[in-house]
Amino acid sequence: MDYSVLERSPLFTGIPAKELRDDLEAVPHHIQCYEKGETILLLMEEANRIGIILEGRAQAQKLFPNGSQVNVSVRISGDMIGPAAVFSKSCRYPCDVVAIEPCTIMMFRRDDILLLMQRDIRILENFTTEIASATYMLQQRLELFSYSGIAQKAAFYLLIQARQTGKMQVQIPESFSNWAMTMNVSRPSLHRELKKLESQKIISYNPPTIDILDAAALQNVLSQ
Amino acid sequence: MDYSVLERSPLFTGIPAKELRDDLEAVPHHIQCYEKGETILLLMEEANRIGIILEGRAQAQKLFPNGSQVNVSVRISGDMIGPAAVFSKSCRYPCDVVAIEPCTIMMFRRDDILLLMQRDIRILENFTTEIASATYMLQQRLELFSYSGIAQKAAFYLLIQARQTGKMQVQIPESFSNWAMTMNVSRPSLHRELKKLESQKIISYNPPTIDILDAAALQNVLSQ
DNA sequence: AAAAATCTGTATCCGGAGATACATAACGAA
DNA sequence: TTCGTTATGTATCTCCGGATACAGATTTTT
Repeated sequence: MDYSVLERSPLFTGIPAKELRDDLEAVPHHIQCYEKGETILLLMEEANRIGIILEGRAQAQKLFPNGSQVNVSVRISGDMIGPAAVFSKSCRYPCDVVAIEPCTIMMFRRDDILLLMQRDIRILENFTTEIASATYMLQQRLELFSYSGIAQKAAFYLLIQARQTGKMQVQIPESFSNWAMTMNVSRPSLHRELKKLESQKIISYNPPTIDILDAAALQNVLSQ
Repeated sequence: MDYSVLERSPLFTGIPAKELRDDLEAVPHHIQCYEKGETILLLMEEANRIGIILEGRAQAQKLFPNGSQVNVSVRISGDMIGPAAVFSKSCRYPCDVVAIEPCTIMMFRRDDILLLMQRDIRILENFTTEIASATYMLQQRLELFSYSGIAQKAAFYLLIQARQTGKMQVQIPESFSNWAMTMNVSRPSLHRELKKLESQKIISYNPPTIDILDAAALQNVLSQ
């Protein structure tokens, strides 16, 4: 069993491998594998499990009655899935979590996570920090969705990304279509607007990356 | 000092008044008053304070460079403001929190909240539950925003509200304009669509309440 | 009570974004 | 390689929703 992923995971960060091993031996859990495309957590299902991704990537997504789809966030190796739902009052998963690559997940039942948190206060702290950060991410998401124009949404996305990475070169996540889905806009429209921004020399679109040529101008786009 | 609000507040629920009194005497905090319209927490400010509303109501809101405004949520007496931001990695408030009525707020500094949580594990649990529920609310908000049509947004809002209260009669929050802002649509457009739904005998619009006449039909609106 | 400010109902106009369609390109599997 | 599938680039059309304007209505202020 490889503990390096766990040691670096948000939930167990700061916990020496030795102690971590003891914790995991004392607390029931099991490993589960999912193929690409398989649903790991199902919308509205009773939220009684928390997962930690050991391998692969998964995506939280919402499907709509009319067939469209919105991506909420991509979770990578080390990330937790479903932590907030389990402790929320509703106790239901608020969206599907689907494997976008073959995934290996370490699953804990709700009560066992509680056990884990009682054993080590640091795990509880990490857990709290993690949901708190998820809230922040969702707030940011809401802000993105609040912009009515596509150019504004793209600009906001790019500026956030650039700020977080410190680079003026932004990678398009996953695929272009996927990106459109995370911004809740149609793919052709997004493409049209990017080309428009490119023609204004504000960005340069070289899939799968985008270069911000004029950050100030991009910032200005937000106020239009 | 009236402890009844605190006893019923999400953070202190389940804690006997006597213990609560001890906790509060041991942990520094102060009371602060805000007039209607005053900003309690400022966007992007360093998140080092958590508030509990003792009296009045406040609103989390986002202002945009172009002048428009989106309301995130209304916090009432007993609610916490700013809990997630304080423990998120960014450590910044993700939006403004503004008093929509004269407010009395009990303020804790970040470190003092930690103290409080160390004194009583139940407070820590309550705190975690609270942020978890906030996450759920945000997810729901994101879902609302994801619907592209105004009729869909309204239908989603009404159905959620009806489900939560168990009544087919939904109160419009605050004011009509305010409602439009929480759904991120323009007021005239929202009005137009509500009238349309009324003409289809799906709802009945009697400000400041809306009656759902045909829940099944309203549900169907979502898939259009 | 008068005046000011705010909130509501409603019409008109216009731009922008979605839907659709299709050609090309990249990718995967047989 | 070749075929089938899936992603991308791009044009065209349509319509939904935002902006604006303004007249009542309601609330607040002085």
